[in-house]
Amino acid sequence: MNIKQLLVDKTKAAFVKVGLPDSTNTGVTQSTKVEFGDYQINGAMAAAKLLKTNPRALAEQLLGALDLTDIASKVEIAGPGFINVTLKPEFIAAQLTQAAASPRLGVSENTAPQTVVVDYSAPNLAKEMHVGHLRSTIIGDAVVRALEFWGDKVIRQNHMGDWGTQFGMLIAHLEDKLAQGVDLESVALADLEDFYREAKKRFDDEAGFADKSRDYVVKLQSGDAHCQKLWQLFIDTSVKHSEEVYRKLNVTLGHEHIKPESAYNDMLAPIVDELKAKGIAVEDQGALVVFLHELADKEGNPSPFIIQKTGGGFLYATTDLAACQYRSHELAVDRIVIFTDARQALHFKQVELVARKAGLLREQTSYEHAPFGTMMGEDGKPFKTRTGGTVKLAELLDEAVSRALETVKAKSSDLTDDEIAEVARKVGIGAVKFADLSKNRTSDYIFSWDSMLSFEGATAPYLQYAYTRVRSILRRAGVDDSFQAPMQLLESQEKQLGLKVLQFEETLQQVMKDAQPNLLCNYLYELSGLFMGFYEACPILKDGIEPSVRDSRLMQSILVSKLLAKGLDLLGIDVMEKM
RNA sequence: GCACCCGUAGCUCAGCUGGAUAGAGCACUGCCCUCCGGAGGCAGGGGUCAGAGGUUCGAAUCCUCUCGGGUGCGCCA
Repeated sequence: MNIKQLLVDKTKAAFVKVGLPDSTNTGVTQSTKVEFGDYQINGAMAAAKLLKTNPRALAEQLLGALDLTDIASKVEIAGPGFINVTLKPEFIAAQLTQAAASPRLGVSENTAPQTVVVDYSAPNLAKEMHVGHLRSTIIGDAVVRALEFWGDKVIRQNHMGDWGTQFGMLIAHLEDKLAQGVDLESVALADLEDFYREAKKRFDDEAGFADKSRDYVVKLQSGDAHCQKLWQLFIDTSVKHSEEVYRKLNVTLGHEHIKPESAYNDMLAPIVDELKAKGIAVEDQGALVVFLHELADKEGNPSPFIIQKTGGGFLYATTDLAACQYRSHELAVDRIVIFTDARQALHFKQVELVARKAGLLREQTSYEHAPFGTMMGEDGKPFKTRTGGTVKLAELLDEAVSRALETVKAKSSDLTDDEIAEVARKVGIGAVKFADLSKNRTSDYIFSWDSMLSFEGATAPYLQYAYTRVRSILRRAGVDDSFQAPMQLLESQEKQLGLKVLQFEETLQQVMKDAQPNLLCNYLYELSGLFMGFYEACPILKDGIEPSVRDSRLMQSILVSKLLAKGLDLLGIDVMEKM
């Protein structure tokens, strides 16, 4: 059930009745304050401005044309022309009853499913995954889960960096190691980070090594069998490492979703030729460049976008263009969403412009870069280890779990050691993910163990705790999820909670549209808060509660528990029966 | 130099297509355990929404400028 959409439709009908065009913005939103009812219609004031009439008078007219019988118990005009709508408790109760019986928790059917490529995680296989990969991985995964729950067809693409310049360096170093008789698995690739550092040091310091590295890149990219074999060993090991991290993180990315840079290799030369033939790209200082006048500065200097290096090498720009063609034409998707660092914003703007010019992106394919900010340490500078190194993601997650273990041990009484370990895993990983997902995607955020693991306020453990509390009531009542009873909303807390339950779909839509899981985090936190209030004010199993009231409240509790579990699941966070 | 992002309570952050008296959490102060799980609830103090103009019935939100912070800008990804 999408109440907002229902009100938008009703309001639109009323607008048309009073002679306004169908396209008029209705301005329907959830009310900002309880005194203003449940929803407010703000469109009358803007419409009055266009018509140059009195907003209050227009609101009166609209009120006459607006048919909210069976939906609203009160519709009134306030201030300069707000229309405040208070919903009938019976209407909310009826919708809740439907939601309780629905496997989609009341979310309406997706009548126009889209096909969407979601490009996320994309670690560089030359190195171990570090904290910089966390955001792309979990934000992308949350959006993917939301889209799939809604019913869109999602094609996950893990655009792994396996083809860049550093690989020449790594292969050269690996070859030397092997020549020294070093065992591949146990030494050379045991720690990707160390290996990369050694190779980089040689690249910077050792005479001749840099040239050798560059030769290896060319050999690799031109299909030299020996190079490819070494490269493959490297890739396999690195992929295995990434997949371990995905398992730890509870992320849905699997082997089948890997679509690395090298996959586009054969498409690069033809695309470059085509751009050149069409005159979109021109030679400049030895390189092949597209000059973008759309992104010119004040003096009219166009923004340059290099698609082929001097000497013929391709760049990530070329690969991204190829990805456009593959996704928009071969996969024929409606939408492409790419989760990367905000620093690449200009790059993706350029890619889209060039791809559109060249027809690599069909008009009907939307191309969306979903940027995110940097994770900072508590000093406000990019998050590093004490010694200034990058923080490995696997180690960060292990620390989260071990920190959670301490707290869970201290707070839990009737759990076995195994159960405690399991709860700690879910709480620790959940805490890291929620702390990140709950922040606005586009801004930088400060990573703090203390605030995410204090388990108070807007944190994963708070939500997990709310869930266990509901489940505890249901256990005690001896009801399961199939329990059915008529709903009645007596107390204001019951109505507020019920309304929030029904607003899940509105939140879900916004999360998918803007690729912003933080809205779902906010929603779940508000839902939990309202449940806690309901729980305090509306006794369920206490003596003297009418059976019909108790049953209705049990229904409400079941819905909340399902919603919490589903909502957290969409964020990739597990719940547990006890903690 | 040019472009993009950001500046909201002591701290961390919300604030949706412009809406009514700018909201949470942490920290601080004071209440609530004859309880259905206190990892909780209730109440309170705390703000020049960086600053200045502008657009209008109405601006944290849109436009311009200034200050402050970050990032990017021809052969890395």
